Amino acid sequence: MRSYGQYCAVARALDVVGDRWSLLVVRELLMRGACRYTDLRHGLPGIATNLLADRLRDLEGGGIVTRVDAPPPIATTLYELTPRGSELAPVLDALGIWGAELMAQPQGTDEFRSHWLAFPLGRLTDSAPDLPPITIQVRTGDQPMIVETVDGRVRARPGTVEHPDAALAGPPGTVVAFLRGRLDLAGAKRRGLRFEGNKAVITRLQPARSLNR
Amino acid sequence: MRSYGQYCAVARALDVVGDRWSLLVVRELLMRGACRYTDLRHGLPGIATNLLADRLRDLEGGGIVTRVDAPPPIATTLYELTPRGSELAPVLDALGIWGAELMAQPQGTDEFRSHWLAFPLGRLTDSAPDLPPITIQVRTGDQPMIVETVDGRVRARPGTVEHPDAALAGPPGTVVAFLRGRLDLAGAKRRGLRFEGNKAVITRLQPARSLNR
DNA sequence: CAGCATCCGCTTTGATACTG
DNA sequence: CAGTATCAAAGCGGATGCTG
Repeated sequence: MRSYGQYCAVARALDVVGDRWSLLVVRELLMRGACRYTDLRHGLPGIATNLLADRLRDLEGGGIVTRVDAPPPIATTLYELTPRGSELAPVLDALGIWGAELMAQPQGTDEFRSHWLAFPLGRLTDSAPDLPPITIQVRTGDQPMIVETVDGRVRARPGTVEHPDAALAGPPGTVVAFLRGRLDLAGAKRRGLRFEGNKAVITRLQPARSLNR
Repeated sequence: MRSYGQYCAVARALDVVGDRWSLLVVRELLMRGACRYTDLRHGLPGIATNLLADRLRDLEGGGIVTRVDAPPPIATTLYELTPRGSELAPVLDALGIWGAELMAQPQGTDEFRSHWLAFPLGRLTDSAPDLPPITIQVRTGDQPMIVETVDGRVRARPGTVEHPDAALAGPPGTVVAFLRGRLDLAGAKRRGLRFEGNKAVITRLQPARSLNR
């Protein structure tokens, strides 16, 4: 990216990560950890392959990403955030919180990937952390996800589980709105939610306090 | 900006403010409040005038900026953030904190505007808020600034004051590093700082705790 | 002068095809 | 799988011109 040429912290930050797609590459690596090139392409629907290669080079040059040659059985290069790259998490968080308002507009033709759930759901907390942890099976998007509470926090990770406390499926917007408490069960079902299991565990999930300023 | 077409809060946010210059326009309006077109141009050195007009249209369409027809004596249109636009402050904060690391590299040919001081200095707090407030006259960049403590917080605003507790001048990087406690007086003087007044008041300025995550 | 709009050369992006 | 190559279209930067 062409530098803004301004002696200002915001402008200098954007000199490094202000290019189109750059912050979304960081999003992928933050949410999924080390990724192969193909994984990144899959998590960034719409990106041209040459642009992904360009951005990875740029981000590597900017000290955000490192290339790791993974030994067998992976036997390919992995891309991973550097510590400096991981420090972008608050930027992505702030953008995600601001952009959450825009998720009310329906999905339309937008692409969706299940692992993107980690962002909105990671803002939730378990209001009863002393009770046994919750495990919820969520099926929306390209792969099944497990949403679970750990030490009062909520995590989402790919996978399936034998006997979840609840199992959800349906359109991503409905699933997220329901888990975040923005839709009650009846309203969510009207918007396509399929629900099985213990309704009470959902109410344990509560939005985290907002970022300070 | 062309939409990323992803049902993800970060991508949707970037659909609105991810264009080149967009977040810097927001920076200007956040730091200076309502601005005339010409003020924005001055605060955004390097922007092409048609691009500024474009961005203002885009941001208006995105609900970030409003156009206000100010009555005489101003008698021109002012641009101002909407409440929704002001909610971008945490995003700019996070970017500014991340980008602060990049300010160690010297200014070089980068442009500088005095009002950009509000960002790095706004992260400082007054460690002795019960003592009388501090007033510091700072001369660096295009206009004199007053740095003062109000209720334990530090503010920077344009202006001059009769009898400040201290008066500083020199290159912007040196002034900021000194005020943030990253350079001591001797080191700062070696890097071009000119200082008059009470050295003790500077030590009352302390970095705020970082954003939570 | 403030507030744009137009034009033009250049760079970046996006889509597709191709290669080790 | 992990990219590179190619090319048309869009976006950007700079200069300049127009209007109240």
